[in-house]
Amino acid sequence: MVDALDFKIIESLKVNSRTSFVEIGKQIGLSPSSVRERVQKLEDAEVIKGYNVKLNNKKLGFGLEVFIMFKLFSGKLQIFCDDLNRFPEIYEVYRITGTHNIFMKVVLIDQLHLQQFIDRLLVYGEPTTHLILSDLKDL
Amino acid sequence: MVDALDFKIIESLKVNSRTSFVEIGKQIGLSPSSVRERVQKLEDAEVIKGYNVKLNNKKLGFGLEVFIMFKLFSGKLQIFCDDLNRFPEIYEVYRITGTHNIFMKVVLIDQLHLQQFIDRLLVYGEPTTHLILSDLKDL
DNA sequence: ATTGAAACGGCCCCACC
DNA sequence: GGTGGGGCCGTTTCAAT
Repeated sequence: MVDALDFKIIESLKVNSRTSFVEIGKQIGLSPSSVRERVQKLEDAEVIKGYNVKLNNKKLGFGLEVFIMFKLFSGKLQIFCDDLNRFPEIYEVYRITGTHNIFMKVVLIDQLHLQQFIDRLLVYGEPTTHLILSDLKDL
Repeated sequence: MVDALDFKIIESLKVNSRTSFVEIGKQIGLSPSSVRERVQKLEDAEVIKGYNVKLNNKKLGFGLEVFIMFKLFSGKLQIFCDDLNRFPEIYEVYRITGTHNIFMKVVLIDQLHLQQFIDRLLVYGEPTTHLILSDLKDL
């Protein structure tokens, strides 16, 4: 279903998702048309779910990034999911195993913003906050 | 430094980082040249750090995604950072506040692979594993 | 900092293998 | 499933503002 060439294409897109099909073709020895066709198929099969930009949030005025381990109150999962779009601060959110059954990555302006954000979360459950100090991949 | 137009460009790239400069220009009422120049400056200023592809790891044969909260042994931070590139399974890794001072997202093939991975981590510290059950943004 | 124009290169479709 | 070509569209550069 996904062969070695597809993997190479994906590797190339991992490095830089804006890489042109011509460039990818050169790297893996395939014509641009073929690369395009394979990428199209990977998108159709939802192996590729989208293309993201990696930002420096600090430089955009969002100086605080935190992880929140969240213990949902019983029966609150559905309403929490429904309300998710009211929290633009939530960048990623997953259900996980453990007593804290929700994990989220949250991007905030400052500590006041964090405080207000946590206050809004308290309706749904019990948050435990971890500040992100540094990205070890950036060092 | 980063003005309203830059924000609009970034919003557009957040939705799809492969969006062409022509298309972005149409959306925000700017010529392709100007969009390109602004993106170039955002890249140079490292506001934009890169362009990623969002993958369905399950469909690529990596059926297990986990978060690991990691309590580094005293004095092991430097060597752990130096050895990071020996763990291709580690997708993201951050220093965080709390007794578990490292957080990582790890992509694995199966439970056996997880077991082997954790065994290799034990040199550096004490891991606590949380399986990712679902991405709530996907629902 | 933005623009339009021109040259270049990539994308896309389709016919063919 | 891969290729090659023609037309179209996007990108890049640059002079002008």
